[in-house]
Amino acid sequence: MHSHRSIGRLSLYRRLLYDLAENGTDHVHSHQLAGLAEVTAAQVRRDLMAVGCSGTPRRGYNVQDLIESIGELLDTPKAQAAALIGIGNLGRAILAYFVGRRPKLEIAAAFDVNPAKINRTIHGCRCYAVKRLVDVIKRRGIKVGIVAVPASEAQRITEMLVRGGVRGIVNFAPIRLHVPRDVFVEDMDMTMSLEKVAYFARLEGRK
Amino acid sequence: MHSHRSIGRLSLYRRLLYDLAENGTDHVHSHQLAGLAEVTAAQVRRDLMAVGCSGTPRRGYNVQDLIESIGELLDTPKAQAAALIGIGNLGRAILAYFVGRRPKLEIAAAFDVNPAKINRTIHGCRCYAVKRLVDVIKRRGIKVGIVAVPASEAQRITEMLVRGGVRGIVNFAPIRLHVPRDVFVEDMDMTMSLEKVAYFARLEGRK
DNA sequence: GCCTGTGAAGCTATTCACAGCT
DNA sequence: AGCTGTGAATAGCTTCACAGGC
Repeated sequence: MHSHRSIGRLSLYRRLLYDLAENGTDHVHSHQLAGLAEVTAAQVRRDLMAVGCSGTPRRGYNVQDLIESIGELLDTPKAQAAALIGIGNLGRAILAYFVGRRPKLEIAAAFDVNPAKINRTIHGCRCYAVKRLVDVIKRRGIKVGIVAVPASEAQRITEMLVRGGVRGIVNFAPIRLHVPRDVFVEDMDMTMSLEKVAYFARLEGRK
Repeated sequence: MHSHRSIGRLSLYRRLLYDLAENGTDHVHSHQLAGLAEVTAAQVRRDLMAVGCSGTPRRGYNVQDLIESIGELLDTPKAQAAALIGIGNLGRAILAYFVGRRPKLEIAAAFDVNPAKINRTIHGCRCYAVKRLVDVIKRRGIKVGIVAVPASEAQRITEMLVRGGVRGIVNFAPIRLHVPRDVFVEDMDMTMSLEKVAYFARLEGRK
């Protein structure tokens, strides 16, 4: 029903809608949202159709209604917890980034092998030893993992996450993780992105 | 000719091939590379066809030849320089991540508004004040920018990058940048990824 | 026999274009 | 008059399937 891509865009629309709501906007047209999101108006309308939220011709879509409808789709009824593995430079950046950002989705536990980081609290997040990973996420029912460890460790950590019952992973390691087919992986591969951008940056004046 | 997606995969294949070469592997079959990259063998063959590198039935592809052919496509003859804007948690993580990683593609200059960070050298990278951004990237001919500033600053920084002649941007800010059509933007939107993973993580046992 | 290279088929995602509403 | 909702058309990407080579 909801495609990979459209879910991503809905997440984006919601953030744009929060901004609009803050500025006191109460209605928005598909072409306005499209402009903000850098997609076409038809795309916006199709995506919004999928959340079962309809606008009125002339006035457009009600901002609050949209936020609520998208929330019903993207959010769980009660808050969802994620585990972060790897509290290096990148891990700390991710923690700082998400702390208090989404009420329905928070990083509830962090893991590292470095004893100096264990049993501390960073950005309000409790840190554990990696060897307790499987136990802790099982006990706390954590279903989402964020892998921010070096490439050499990433597959081993992934297997621990899967053993602990995780069903979705955001992967920052520059390799492809091997997981059972029912575990969803989203890669955030900086190396790939930078090389891709470098490639397209030198293909002059097209498109 | 070369699609957005296939360029990304070629970057991945190359890294996998480096690993294979290090382990002394000299030939590889499409299905082996496919297994490592988590794609189909047909996909690998099609991508490799695009770089004009052919394998031999029975023995597969020569690892060194492939690395070289992919390099000819992805790399510029002389090294390409990138500018990083924002030396916070995330910026430092990105610097640490790329330092000395790719010989043909390096972060050559970093920018921040915080005076404490200016005129220092972090991970071998010179730091400048943001107000010098346009000048410095123009003078040094930098064509790739990495945006790692807060969302509220990202569009302003982007406009400076474009004014400075940048043609490709990796964007870590959780908004969509507005750029002229001939500037390529790759979004690394952590919020989107995490929400997407959280969504698919709770759709049990499918696919 | 097993692998590559590739035309053709199949799928998925996006855009077009217009009927219907206000 | 201008916007939404949506069937139909298009474009883009992936897989199938098999001919050709070793």
